[in-house]
Amino acid sequence: MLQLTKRTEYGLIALVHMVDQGGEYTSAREIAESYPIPKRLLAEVLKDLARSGLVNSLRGSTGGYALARPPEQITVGDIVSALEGAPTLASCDTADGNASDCEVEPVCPIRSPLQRIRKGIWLQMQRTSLRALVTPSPQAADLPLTARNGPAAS
Amino acid sequence: MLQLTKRTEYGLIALVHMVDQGGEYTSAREIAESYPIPKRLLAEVLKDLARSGLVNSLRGSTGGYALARPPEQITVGDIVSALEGAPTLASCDTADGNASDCEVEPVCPIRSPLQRIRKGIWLQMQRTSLRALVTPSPQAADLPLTARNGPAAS
DNA sequence: TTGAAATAGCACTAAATTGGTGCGAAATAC
DNA sequence: GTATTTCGCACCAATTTAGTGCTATTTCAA
Ligand code: SF4
Ligand code: SF4
Repeated sequence: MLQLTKRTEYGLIALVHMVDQGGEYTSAREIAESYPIPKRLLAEVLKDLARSGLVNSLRGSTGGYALARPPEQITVGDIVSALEGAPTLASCDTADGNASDCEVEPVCPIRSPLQRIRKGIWLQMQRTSLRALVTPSPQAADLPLTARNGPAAS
Repeated sequence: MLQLTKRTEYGLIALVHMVDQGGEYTSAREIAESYPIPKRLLAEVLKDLARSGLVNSLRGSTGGYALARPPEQITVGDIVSALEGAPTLASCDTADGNASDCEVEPVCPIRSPLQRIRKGIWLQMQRTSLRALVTPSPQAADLPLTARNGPAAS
């Protein structure tokens, strides 16, 4: 239904929280205590974020997680991509140019237009940085589509 | 996973097919025979489209469906909205300004930024007309964001 | 050295969503 | 009257998602 997963939301919240903590390593427990979200699930999400390289992790009693890059260099697209995969809109466009298994594909009249929409969504996620999430400057995210075409995948 | 449902895809395909048929009423069977998609499910989708007023329906042996409005006045947003609901991104923003049941909401740091992204997605769907789907003019869908702000809900 | 606290890994169950079908009724053209 | 069609609603199956269990490994600190 065109909605982010809870996992992704939890990840976004956690990362925003980390920005507030500066460069300090923050444990999963500490984050989970700040919001009414299941601690165990958040832990799983944080592991995914660590596996994808968005955050660094430290084990042991004083361990935790911290951003691997400054918040200006982490985009919503990065996070979504790490936790639930980049938006596809249709199961045929794999965002990395792979084969699909859709039977309709050979005669599908909506494939290419859908891809254009997907690209727009992706662009929008890529131009919204984690910094923009924590300090919501209204004009920052309303730049024209042509500006700031970053290293957008695909 | 941020993907349209099959229902929506089938609906889009059906509507594009109808555009090709001009103003003629086209039966569910006829459409289903043009693409390898389950006839029965397509019929269900067409019913939904009729219920939502996007297409007119005619019963009886020569019946079928036809667009209720010219393809320029039907947007992808309309279709998505009719078949799976408007994009929400998060379960809290209901696109019609209603209450949510998310426990995190009172302390959620990502709500407002997510809404901005959702609005952008919605806008993009609203400015892509059914006409643009059937005749993919590359520049047609890349109009500046400010243009063609239709009767966009929310 | 011992133990508490933390991440890592992976499997697993339960809920929700989606894909797809069954079946009978009502309309319409021939 | 019969064939063809939409209509309405319920239903099951597959997939995806939410959330949990459990154990191992690392690290700090007493
Ligand atoms: S080929 Fe067409 S029907 Fe198949 S997944 Fe892509 S858009 Fe959807
Ligand atoms: S309030 Fe925050 S956590 Fe809850 S649904 Fe909205 S965005 Fe997600």
